[in-house]
Amino acid sequence: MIEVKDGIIASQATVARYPIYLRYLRDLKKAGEENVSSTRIADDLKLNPVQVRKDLALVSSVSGKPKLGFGVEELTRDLEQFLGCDNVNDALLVGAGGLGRTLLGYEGFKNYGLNIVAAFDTDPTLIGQKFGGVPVLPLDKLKHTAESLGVKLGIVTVPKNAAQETADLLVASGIRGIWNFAPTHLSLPDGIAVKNEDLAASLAVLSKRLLDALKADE
Amino acid sequence: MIEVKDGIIASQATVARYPIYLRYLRDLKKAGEENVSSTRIADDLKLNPVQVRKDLALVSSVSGKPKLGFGVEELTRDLEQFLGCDNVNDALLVGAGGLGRTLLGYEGFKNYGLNIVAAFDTDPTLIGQKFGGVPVLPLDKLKHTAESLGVKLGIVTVPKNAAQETADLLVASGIRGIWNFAPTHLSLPDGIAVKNEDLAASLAVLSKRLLDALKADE
DNA sequence: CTAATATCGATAAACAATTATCGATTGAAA
DNA sequence: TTTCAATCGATAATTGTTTATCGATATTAG
Repeated sequence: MIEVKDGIIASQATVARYPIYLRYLRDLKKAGEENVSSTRIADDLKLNPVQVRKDLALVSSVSGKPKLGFGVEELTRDLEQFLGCDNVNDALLVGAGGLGRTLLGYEGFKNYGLNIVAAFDTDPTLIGQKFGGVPVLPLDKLKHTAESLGVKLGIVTVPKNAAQETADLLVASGIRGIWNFAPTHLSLPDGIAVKNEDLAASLAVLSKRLLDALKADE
Repeated sequence: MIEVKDGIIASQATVARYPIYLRYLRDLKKAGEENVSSTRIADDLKLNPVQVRKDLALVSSVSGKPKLGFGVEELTRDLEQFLGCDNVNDALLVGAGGLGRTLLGYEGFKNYGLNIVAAFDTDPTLIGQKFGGVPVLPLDKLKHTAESLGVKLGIVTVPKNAAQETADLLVASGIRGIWNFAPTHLSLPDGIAVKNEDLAASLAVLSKRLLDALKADE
């Protein structure tokens, strides 16, 4: 459970839906739509309309009108505010290998309030280079950088065997949230928020569902 | 809900935990451990021991022994079998940009039964090259390749605005499962399994949790 | 050999998430 | 103006997931 505001709490699954709503609403706005009903959102996003209304009611004061639906403009604004797209989150990235550089080059983060201020690596051939405008610094500068900038979020894109020590270093540098792309489980003290980006888990879910879908043919 | 075998079904969340167990057990085996208790697994992975036992009982016939726990070897074998690490899943990848190439170069997939047989792109400078041993072919070869090899799984790593048409092409080529890395929602017919790898959603969850953690300090 | 204890598996309870139902309200059409 | 249909918000029912409890069992220590 995650607190969203004023003691209101939402599940992790719910929170994960908000960026999806936001993306959808931004597209609608671009298409010139002014209103949208929960029914339509649910249809397009393959969700339940009641769930959509509940989700939206949690984070927005916008009240839908019968027969019309919700105002796209206001809803977008509330979602953006909730997701903190305005008050940007600074982050550090450790591991400027393939995946790290891909993330550094991903423009999309800006739309969701993430700002990677520096990357770190041990490879001397990478240090000094810039990717997506972000400089790669030597690993021993991490602690100082994190502390002086007050960065609280770290992204781990190092190989598996370096992941735990990287995480430890981040924690020792005052980082409180870790986005882990390394395929391993991190042991961390309480009070550190971790999100594992686990491709193996995703793949497992997909391939089991695929199996189901193929079975249904028979 | 996902059917796992013989009418036994498990939730998506449960299925997503299996690769985590597997990774953990493989590490244990490498460390020379022969037995492990549900209690210990739960401690290390921050789960509930009862949940661990339930999860394992669903996919494994291995029976744990009081005071000793489960045999690491047998449990690993059962998990591998369940996850289909032996009967490999062939896949096609569309979009050999930064993220696509990162995935092509990711060795880890082999450990989880994924085998990317070909990549496709429209960029003539990429066509003919190989990344991670996988050749990049022109997009108009996709349908023929998919059909002749009988591939059922497609990975979408194209830019947002090309994602829907890519997905349509995949479906038209007989693909039944899509792993979508493009930051957009795909409209697809029933019977197609989709897994969205949504970085924005992950980020939202993490940054809300981070906020909670920071609030708890005050 | 016996007692103590860690662990198991099964069942039950608590908790959380999703979906269905219903009266009220609004805008559009007859 | 009156009726109709779409939609809302709230509440209730359902479903699913996680956690707690309990008797049984096997290993270890005395």
